[in-house]
Amino acid sequence: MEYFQELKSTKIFDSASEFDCQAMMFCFKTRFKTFDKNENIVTQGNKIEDIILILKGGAIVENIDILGNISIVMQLKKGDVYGIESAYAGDEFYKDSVIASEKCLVLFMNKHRLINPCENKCKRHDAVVKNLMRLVAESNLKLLDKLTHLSKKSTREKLLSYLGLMSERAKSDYFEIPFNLTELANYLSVDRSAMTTELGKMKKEGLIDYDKRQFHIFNNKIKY
Amino acid sequence: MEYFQELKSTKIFDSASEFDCQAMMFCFKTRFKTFDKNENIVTQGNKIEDIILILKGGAIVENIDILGNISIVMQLKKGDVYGIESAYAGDEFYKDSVIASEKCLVLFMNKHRLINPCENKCKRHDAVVKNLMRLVAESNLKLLDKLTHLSKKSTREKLLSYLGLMSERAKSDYFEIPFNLTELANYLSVDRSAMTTELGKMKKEGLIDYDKRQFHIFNNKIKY
DNA sequence: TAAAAAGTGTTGTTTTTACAACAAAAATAT
DNA sequence: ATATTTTTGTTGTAAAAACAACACTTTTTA
Repeated sequence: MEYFQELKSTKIFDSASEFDCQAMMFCFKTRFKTFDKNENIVTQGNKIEDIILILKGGAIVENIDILGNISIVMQLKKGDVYGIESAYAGDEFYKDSVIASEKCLVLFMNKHRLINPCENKCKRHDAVVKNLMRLVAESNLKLLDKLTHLSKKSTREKLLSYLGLMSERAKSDYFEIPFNLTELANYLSVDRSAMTTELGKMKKEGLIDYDKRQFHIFNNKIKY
Repeated sequence: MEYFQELKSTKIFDSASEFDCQAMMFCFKTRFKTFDKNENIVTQGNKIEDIILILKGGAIVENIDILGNISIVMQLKKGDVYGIESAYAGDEFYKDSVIASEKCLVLFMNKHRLINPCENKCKRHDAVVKNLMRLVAESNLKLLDKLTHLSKKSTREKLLSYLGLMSERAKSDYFEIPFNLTELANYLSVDRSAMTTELGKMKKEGLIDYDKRQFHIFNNKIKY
């Protein structure tokens, strides 16, 4: 079966057998399609027919609001799914456009077949739904974390909220962050240079120490 | 059956029959419990055994970070569920505490029974899972909206992002928001008085008009 | 209906941030 | 190894926000 290797290594098909994958491909009325860089995979405002799964390459999710402002909602990479929340929430139209940021291979799965109970009794359908649920649940938790940081008013508070969480996750005062500083500023929605300045101050005040992505937070020095 | 009226009016049990509810109560190993104001329903750091559903009253979800800062993550009201994302994401411990903000009635449902396929073949188990998925999906979309607003840097941009979306939803330049101004400032994480000032400026500049919760946005006047 | 509470609008001051422009260091590509 | 690009650090200035304090209005409660 074509693309079986790509399929089984995704979180949602999660090591399913080739036979089971084949059955699901039929059940979900899937089709594979490749896109070149900058091609639209999904177009904002179009009717939601499919949930998409990125099998190779990457894409960005872009939204245009009523005022015409374009914003990047998120990035999709291998294994990521788009459209599942809207599908379950009962939305009729795609909220965003998905645009290939490089050459990529995409699996389209029929929305109705996916979210409704399987009539074909295809063995792993339930497992896929559970995997999807986990994906959405994880996404939810990530968004909540980000919201916690962004709802702080000052850059310093945002940084401490983020670094504190990272430290907590690492169960250590020493930890590495998954961003470079430019990306971190972007993630926290603050000006990069202002953030660097603030990090510098915090270092000088002895609250934190850092080098590149390596951080050391002096939790004891941070007043409650 | 006790509390059947409360159960069937929730989104997750969604008009299930009394018989089906009864079966699910057994299947999910549920128990009902009432709490007085300020009592802990769930305690941060404790092992996740149950998913909770608020049947009467309301509660707040509160988080204490590693630095000791307490923040209100969200509010729960009748019909709301807590713990489902963490359960599906495989977390072991509750991320937050849930505290009754008034006298309330809570349903505890066993996490494992709920998220794993039903062995009792109880008729509506799948439907409940689908309803849960819709809940989580909707929550996801709400969080994404809020993030869109919060990631704008200025108060004006935050307001326009929010009001623009509300207008889009209402399919009209005239719409009513579900917050009073104090709540809106809180939602957008900006200072209330600064927000009022900004709203005043925008009104003076002819971008918007408003009275209490009634807004009129002049989309044509907003430059792209 | 009176009193209390909640919500809204305004102002001035202080603090913080965004922004722009640039320099230097580090990483990557050729 | 050298050139190019990316990342990081610094500064000054202008703009914006937070904060605090208060007056006024509306809504809720007793």
